[in-house]
Amino acid sequence: MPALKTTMTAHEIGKAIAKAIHEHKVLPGTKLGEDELSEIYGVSRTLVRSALQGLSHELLVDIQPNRGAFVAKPSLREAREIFEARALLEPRTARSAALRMTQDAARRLQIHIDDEHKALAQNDIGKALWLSGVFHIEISKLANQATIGRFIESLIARSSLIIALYRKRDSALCEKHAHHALLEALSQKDGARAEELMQSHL
Amino acid sequence: MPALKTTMTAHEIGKAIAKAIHEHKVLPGTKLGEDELSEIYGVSRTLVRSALQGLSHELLVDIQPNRGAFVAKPSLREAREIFEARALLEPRTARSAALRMTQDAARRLQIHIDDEHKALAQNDIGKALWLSGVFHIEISKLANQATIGRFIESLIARSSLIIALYRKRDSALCEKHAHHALLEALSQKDGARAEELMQSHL
DNA sequence: AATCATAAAATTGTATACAATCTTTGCGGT
DNA sequence: ACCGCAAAGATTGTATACAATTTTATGATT
Repeated sequence: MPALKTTMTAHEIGKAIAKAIHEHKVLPGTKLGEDELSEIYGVSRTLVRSALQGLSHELLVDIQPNRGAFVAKPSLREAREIFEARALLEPRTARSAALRMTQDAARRLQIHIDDEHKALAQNDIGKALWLSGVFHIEISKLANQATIGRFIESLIARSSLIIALYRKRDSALCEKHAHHALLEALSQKDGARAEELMQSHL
Repeated sequence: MPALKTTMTAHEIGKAIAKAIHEHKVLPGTKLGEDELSEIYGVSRTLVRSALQGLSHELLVDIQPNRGAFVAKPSLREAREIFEARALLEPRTARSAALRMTQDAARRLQIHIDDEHKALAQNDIGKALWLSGVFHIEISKLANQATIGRFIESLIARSSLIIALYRKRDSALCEKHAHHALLEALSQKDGARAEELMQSHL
């Protein structure tokens, strides 16, 4: 755990709330009361509001005027759009990432895969699901295209919500090898194969 | 001009500031002081801060801790990324838009083109440039893909900054016919041609 | 005159106080 | 019992007050 600082910044609070959402600690539709959060994080409502507004910009929470903030509940239509967008952006990004691959990056990605397996072993499905998302984000960062990378990050963040809402069964397990294969292709700087794997992965 | 309401919401203030940025009334790097803005819009700093934080999320303004908010100054690298991303997203979106084209939409787009010419006639280059951007945004909205549409909108908004920073000469005039041709292709529901025109346009 | 240290002013960051709005509760009528 | 309505309570929205930080101005020293 990180050292406890005297006070938290709005960004940190936002991150903390986002993490809770990603790990399915709070489910879509949950009300995020300002007083409640300000108590939890030991700050005034000012910072909580700032954090919530930030999250609403990322479409992770839905702020209803005069009614409060709720964990977003993407519609089926939005869900489809999000995965269409991912299918459009991520394969191409994986290809770029392959070309810029380094030893160090490969090691970092391997650690992510390990963490994911660890979480799965502890039956922490929520965390495993999110770490799986982080793996994708890391790849997009490697592509060295910050702009598209941010888009992908935002899409993956929302994917977390969609999985929480629409997942029928444990569809996470089948990805186990997919990520490993992807890492393989990336390590070999095989852009075409990385693109192809990502395409079928989504 | 819209009727003056007793008080403005944070969103409206953000929109107003964004408009000023888009129309090059305030140039990249300009400091946006909180007191200054709260005077202008007749609200407390609370709302101004909220608005500025929103704009910083869209990367239109850069908030430097304890130093204030400045109109963003995208680097050359960011500029390239933004136009690469547009080249990736917009042609495909134009194709989708063509398939969903209606009489009404065609009329609306024509009005936008007219407005653009009008602004140009009045030598209001800033406004013409922004209206040109709005034209692209309208097309992306027709595609009925809110997710990607938002990405495109954000990219176009930032393009405004890039033009303000890096434009050498009047490169806007050459677009005059491009938009007309694009509208033509869309009206005929010729997706392939719309995609192609958009591709070369960017 | 130039430079650094220091103090004053201005600006941003955070918390609190008050206003506006929504939600719940309890009562009276049908 | 079941609605409808009104008052109380709780929650969000906005403004103001105070704290922390940066910027500017001042003056002493070399």
